[in-house]
Amino acid sequence: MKSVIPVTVVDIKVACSQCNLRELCLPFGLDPNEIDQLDELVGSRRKIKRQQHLYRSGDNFEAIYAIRAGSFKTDVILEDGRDQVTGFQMTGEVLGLDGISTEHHSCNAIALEDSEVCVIPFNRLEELSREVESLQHQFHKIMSREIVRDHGVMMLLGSMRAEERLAAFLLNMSQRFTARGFSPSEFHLRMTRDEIGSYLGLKLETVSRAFSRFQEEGLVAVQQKHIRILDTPGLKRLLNHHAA
Amino acid sequence: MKSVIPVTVVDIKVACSQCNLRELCLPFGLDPNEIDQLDELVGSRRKIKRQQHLYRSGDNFEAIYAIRAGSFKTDVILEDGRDQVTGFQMTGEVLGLDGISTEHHSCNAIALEDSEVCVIPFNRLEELSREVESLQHQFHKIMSREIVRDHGVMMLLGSMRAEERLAAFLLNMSQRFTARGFSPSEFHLRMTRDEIGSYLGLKLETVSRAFSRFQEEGLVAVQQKHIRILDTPGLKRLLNHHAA
DNA sequence: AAACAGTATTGACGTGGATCAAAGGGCTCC
DNA sequence: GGAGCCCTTTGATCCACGTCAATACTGTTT
Repeated sequence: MKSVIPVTVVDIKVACSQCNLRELCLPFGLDPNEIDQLDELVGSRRKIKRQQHLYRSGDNFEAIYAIRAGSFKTDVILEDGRDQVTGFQMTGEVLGLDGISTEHHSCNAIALEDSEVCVIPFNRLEELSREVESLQHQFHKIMSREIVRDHGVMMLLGSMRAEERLAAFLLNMSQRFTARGFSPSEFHLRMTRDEIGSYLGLKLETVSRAFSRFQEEGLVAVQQKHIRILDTPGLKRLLNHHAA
Repeated sequence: MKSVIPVTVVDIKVACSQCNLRELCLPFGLDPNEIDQLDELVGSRRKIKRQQHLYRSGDNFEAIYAIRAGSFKTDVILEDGRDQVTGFQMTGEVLGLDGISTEHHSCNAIALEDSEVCVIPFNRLEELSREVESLQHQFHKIMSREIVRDHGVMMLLGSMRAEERLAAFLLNMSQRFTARGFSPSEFHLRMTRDEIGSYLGLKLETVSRAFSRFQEEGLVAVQQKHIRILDTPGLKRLLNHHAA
């Protein structure tokens, strides 16, 4: 898999103003002059290899991270060893917001593939967002969006059946790939069935069976991690027409 | 029930600086001078009767709300009618953060008893938090805390059994009552079994049975909505010693 | 004080997803 | 390019919780 990832030349500083993710990321809504100020703040970039931690639960919180390339999962681990994936993050999305509240991270962030993040020192971000109104507002929107997303996951975990959960997951992935200029109907999942299951509150076998069922019904074509969505309206119908 | 709520004299302006909730609320960490500035911003107070909405999903977002008296639930409703309680909020906690991301609220906030909130116009809050560093930071902490809380709920919904969920819920309520100067072991729940069930991803019958089981085992004394916790360590044991 | 409606408890039974188990396939790493 | 391991699929069985149903309680209304 490593060989599929195009090599990024780190030495060349890729400024926010040049970044093709700026419409999805923190710079959204800033004017060119403001983006330059943000650029100065984004001190460094960090490469994280597949399966490595960007941060761990308990680590001191110092920065938030914008994903420049690759993807991550976040998870929470209980004392007795049980763990739960709380989210999957793609390029342009921000990681680390959980750490603000206690100055320590409360979850783990792990790369699903070789990845790269922009490090945004948090005290400097607060400083700049006191000066730049649009940055302040965009940051608040990003935090709020995370809260809204979490509510959606609660809905999913609390009141949907297994196949509904998987349908919602696939539609969500499709929508996020689309926003990044990729195909809405064909994509490659970077996480395992076990990780999907953990996120959806299901066992990996149940996820696998649901995929098989979707395939039988002609909703998707599944080949391991390659997904082709054949019937988007069909998947949406699964979600809304709850036969209860 | 209405008659139990002490009458609050609205005409007397209760400033943040005088409010006994300030340690739990937005003013936390501000110096007296800064609190005065916050006071000017908190334009008005609003009384919400039991079962009434503070805001509805879809409403324009203009302000966040700090609970001065009473308590609320928030819920999300799907097109097909299914709904899910996403949280219960007590005095000093902040409502409405979900609205920042799209300028529209994405959930409903409903009073569980006759309640009162402080209305904090959001654009003015952003304005002031550009000037007052400690306010900015406290606000960010509050948003982050909500994200961390949501992750805990995901953990609960995704990987705990019914009795573990209820134990976690009771311990959480106990801890929050304690923080407000009430008894850690004896309190009155303002929500129904159905609402608890919705929050915990369980049916009301399952909640009721779990309560009965806890009672049989001497963990709690339950009398309708009156709860007396008899064995806190026992409840905690239920959570951590997962017999899987 | 009686009547009501909403809330709670408890029992009997059904089922969706978990668990246990085994085999096959595809990555990854050397 | 091959060996090993992790990941995935599929089947058989089990059980926790949901569903359906009946009864009882509590606080509110009149």
